[in-house]
Amino acid sequence: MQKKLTIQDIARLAGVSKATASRVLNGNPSVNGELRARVMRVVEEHDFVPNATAVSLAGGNTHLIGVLAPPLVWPALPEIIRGVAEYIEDSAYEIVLYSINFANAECNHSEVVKRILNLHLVSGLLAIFTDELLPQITRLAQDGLPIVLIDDQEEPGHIPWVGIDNRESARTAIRYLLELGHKRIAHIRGPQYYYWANERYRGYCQALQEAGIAPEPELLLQGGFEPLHGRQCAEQLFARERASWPSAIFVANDQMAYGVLEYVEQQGIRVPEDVTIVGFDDNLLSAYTRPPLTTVHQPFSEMGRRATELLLNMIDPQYLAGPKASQQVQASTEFLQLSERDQPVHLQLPTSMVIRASSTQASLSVKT
Amino acid sequence: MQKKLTIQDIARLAGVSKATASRVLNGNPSVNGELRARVMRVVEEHDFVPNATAVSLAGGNTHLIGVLAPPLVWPALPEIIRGVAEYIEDSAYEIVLYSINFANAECNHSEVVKRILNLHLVSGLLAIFTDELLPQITRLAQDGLPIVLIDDQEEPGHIPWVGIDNRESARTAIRYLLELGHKRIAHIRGPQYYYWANERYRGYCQALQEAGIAPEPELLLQGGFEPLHGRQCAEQLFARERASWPSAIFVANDQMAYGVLEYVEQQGIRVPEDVTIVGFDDNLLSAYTRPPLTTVHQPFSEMGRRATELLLNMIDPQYLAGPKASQQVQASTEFLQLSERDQPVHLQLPTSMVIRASSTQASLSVKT
DNA sequence: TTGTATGCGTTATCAC
DNA sequence: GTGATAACGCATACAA
Repeated sequence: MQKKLTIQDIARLAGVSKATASRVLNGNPSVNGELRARVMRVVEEHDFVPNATAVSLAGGNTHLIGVLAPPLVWPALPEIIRGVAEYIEDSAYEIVLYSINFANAECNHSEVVKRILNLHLVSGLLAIFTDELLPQITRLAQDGLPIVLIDDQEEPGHIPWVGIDNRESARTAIRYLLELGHKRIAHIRGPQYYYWANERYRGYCQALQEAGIAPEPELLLQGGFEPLHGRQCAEQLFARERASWPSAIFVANDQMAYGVLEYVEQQGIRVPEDVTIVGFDDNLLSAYTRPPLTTVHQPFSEMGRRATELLLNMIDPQYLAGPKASQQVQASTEFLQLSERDQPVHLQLPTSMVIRASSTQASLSVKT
Repeated sequence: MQKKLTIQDIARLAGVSKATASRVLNGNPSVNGELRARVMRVVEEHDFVPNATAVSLAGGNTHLIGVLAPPLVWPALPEIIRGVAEYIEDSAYEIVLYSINFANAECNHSEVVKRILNLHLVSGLLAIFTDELLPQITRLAQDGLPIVLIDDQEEPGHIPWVGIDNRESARTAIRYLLELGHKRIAHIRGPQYYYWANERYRGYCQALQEAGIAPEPELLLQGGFEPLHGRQCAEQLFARERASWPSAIFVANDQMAYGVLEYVEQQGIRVPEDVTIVGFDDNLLSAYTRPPLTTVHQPFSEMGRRATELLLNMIDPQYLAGPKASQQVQASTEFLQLSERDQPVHLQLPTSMVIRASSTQASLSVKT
């Protein structure tokens, strides 16, 4: 590999000390205009960029943020990371990807966390869908590592968190169905002990009650995550006599809704004529199911962006990226407001209903 | 952030010099067994891990590999990166993600490349689908940065490359259709100047000729990448009188095949009864289309794994990860064999035909 | 075999 | 304002 220039070389070529060269590179105002120009000329002439490793060691900030996440084949992840990458792109930071496969029981995932902490490689961590790792993440946070969480498996705690209002979003979805005239609305809920699942369930109940409808136990089914779970629940629902069928189903996530769609099509049950289906998440696929799925849109890439913004502000409150200066100030302010009130930072982003053919032929978009 | 222990502290606690402590940590055999044990005890007691930044600066290897890729919403990427991550997981390296959005014309992507080179942050680069950046990547390689390419947009050149045999794979696909008894096989090909598109086209022609069938110009359509392109080509194909319809279509990639499936379903043309569809890539979605798509499976995650293996061996030929020792040796050998013969390293992985309902009701898998 | 001393490329703290 | 010089935490050539 071609030997790279050091700041020493730049200094020599410009006829100054490396201290001065360093000052120029870091925009220190206390440098003579003429000297600054001279150094800058040499720098640009050679496309000089300071060695990242050395900067890290001396400056105490690696300008690296870790992104801890399950494999990217999880539906929402590419979107989230796109947001992260977009924000990082015009910052001075880079992304270190810690992709962790929970399905692989062989390896001890806590080793990964240990690596993150001990290596001191990253100056901050964005933890997405942490699953069983949350306790260790919490410990990292207590040790002082800046961490932002995108994960609504558990109720947000003291770690800065970016997400949505699951309950309110579910309530909006149900109210939409009520406005469509549905009375018998079933709910295939998510896993028992998951915060998001419980919240969406609560929103479902709340909306029904507000409409004077008592939630019927037989219209509530315990699902999970996957298409198969949705399919199984659908089998149960439609195994009964036709009169007791629901006219609409609110499925706790899109993945399960796919299973429902598959099953009802095979059974010749028409959507939305016989039954209306509404999902939650708005995965990229959901626009291409048959029929396309009406669902609650989660602003995944925006979540990634905002979480990154928050994280960079935690790592370095002084930090202002050029093109984003104003936004950064705003975010910083927002962040300070919350943390000054000694409240944990919880950023709740708005969701929106995406109306597709699984509920109607019309195509609208209703903001929450 | 909690003040971390340094190797100095460990040395003091173990009553040795930091040089010895360093030797123990790096498995240098020339250390007395008793001392080694003493140091190790202290190390484990404190969960000590050397500071990554300092190791990099002193050792000249950052143990970071860059992964340059388009946004992860590209269908094959999550799979490829899963392979990379799996291999990296039990290595001493980490992944730096350079996600680059070609669609965003605003920013100058060459800036990203400049960042990669100049910062000297990563010790190697895995470049996936480099699009317009290939010339700059090539320059990086010439400057001595270890680079492995996963990208068959252009014919593989002097940069180590991992991919598949597009021509042979296409040929196999067509032979499969011929065995099924098809005579009128159409081809929706990929973009004009793309290597993979040309190769797959050649494979198509070759297989036909071998069967004594002259490729008919009217059965060849110029497509692109996306579902819409596939759809448009399908429209053309089926706009003609029924007698001139193809009995099978070989679509150059799954994405376009989705568009074809969508169109024929809307037209009431049955698959596979009226027309058989075969794609290429085996994206994750392709098992869930209606009907599920028969296609050529690309071993994306394996490509990620092997590319990473190759890259680590280029960065550090001495490097042998514990659990992978044997494989590593093998890879290293393989790599040396090629490079010693002064041939550019091109690793061609086998593909396989995945038979699904778009071609038949039976479900088989035929290796290429 | 072990310890001492120097270098890695910066930033930051001093004097000047 | 500017230039020596000391960290930063580790690896390693060299001396012992």
